[in-house]
Amino acid sequence: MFIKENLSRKEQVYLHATEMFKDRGYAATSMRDLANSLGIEAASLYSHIRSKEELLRKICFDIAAEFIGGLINVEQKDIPASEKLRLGIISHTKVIARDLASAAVFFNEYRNLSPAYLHDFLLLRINYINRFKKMIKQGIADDEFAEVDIKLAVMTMFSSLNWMPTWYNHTESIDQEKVSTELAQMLIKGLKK
Amino acid sequence: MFIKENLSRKEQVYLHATEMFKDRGYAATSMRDLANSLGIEAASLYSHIRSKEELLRKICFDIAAEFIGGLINVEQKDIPASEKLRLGIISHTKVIARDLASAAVFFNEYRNLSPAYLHDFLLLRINYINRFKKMIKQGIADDEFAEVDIKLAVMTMFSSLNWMPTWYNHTESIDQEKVSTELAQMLIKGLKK
DNA sequence: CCTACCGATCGGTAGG
DNA sequence: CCTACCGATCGGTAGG
Repeated sequence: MFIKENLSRKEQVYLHATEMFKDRGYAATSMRDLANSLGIEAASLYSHIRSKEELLRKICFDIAAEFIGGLINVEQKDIPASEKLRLGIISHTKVIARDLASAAVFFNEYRNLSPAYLHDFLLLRINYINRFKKMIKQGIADDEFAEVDIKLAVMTMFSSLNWMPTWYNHTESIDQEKVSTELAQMLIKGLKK
Repeated sequence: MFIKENLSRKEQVYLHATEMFKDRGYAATSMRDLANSLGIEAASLYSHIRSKEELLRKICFDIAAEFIGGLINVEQKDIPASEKLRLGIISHTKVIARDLASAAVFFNEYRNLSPAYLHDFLLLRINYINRFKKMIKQGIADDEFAEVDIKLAVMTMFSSLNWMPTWYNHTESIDQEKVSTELAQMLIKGLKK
């Protein structure tokens, strides 16, 4: 990875750490690897951060906050359930597309958090999922959606969205706006009666 | 994990390794952890296996073979593209459901393979994906499916399927047959015109 | 399957 | 930001 000149050293550390955790996994990335990618010694990292886990923690909880923040905006609107779900999906994909590497770490590396933080993380996640479940339930109650299994539906939806960082590439043909809208459309069509 | 008495020691080693790689990740699972779960010393593992990576390799490539084998059966049938895709999805989910832990390792831990094996693995995977892409293309050409972006469609599909091991639980309410058919139905409905 | 190890590498600290 | 380390742990081997 190249080093961006306009970032503080601490920001550079986070940027490189996120990219490396995504590519190799948290456990398989050593602090020496990380230091090396920045052209410094491993010991020097500790004048910018407290520990390796601090890196993971910040990446995971910052993205969690973005997901929740985006959803709150959508929930307040007075619109049909299917439309709410569509906007919820778009909000979710936008958070992912804005920072693919952090999202990938969020989805795949959170289990490396120490028990106390892992606990908090899982609570945030279950809360977020439940709010999507609520939208789908509402859609079924209002006769907009077919009588699908709620858990299956919401998990299918999140699966489609959360695997995005592993295949979506900013430089490629499909642009982010199109991915968001097509994905939302395809998933909602799958739920409709 | 409990130890099943009717399995050979080698099979027990693989069973425990698969479960632990799934839960903690390959890099975060030490051979001492693995030995401990079997009630033996780490050094004793090496009378059953050659190396840690051999475990990962066998898990990943065995599942790859199952995926490909299942698809070949479907491809030979003379049926419409949408039906072929439906059976392809069902075959895929059945491989996953038959061994959730191995499938999870296949999807999330393959990147820990050493370069030479990683290369072969990625070739198998791209080949498999391309065969699904072909079915979707055929469906569009035959006017069965809407003019979706092929890459987006196939990635959405695999995402939905491949995240299954992380949320599907054999002991739970939804049975495997229902998951397979509902999932296939939802995804294909999302593609239709 | 065990004891007794091996060299390498890990995350991190002290002190400048 | 560096040099010089620390104790702990890693995957794995020798020899029984």
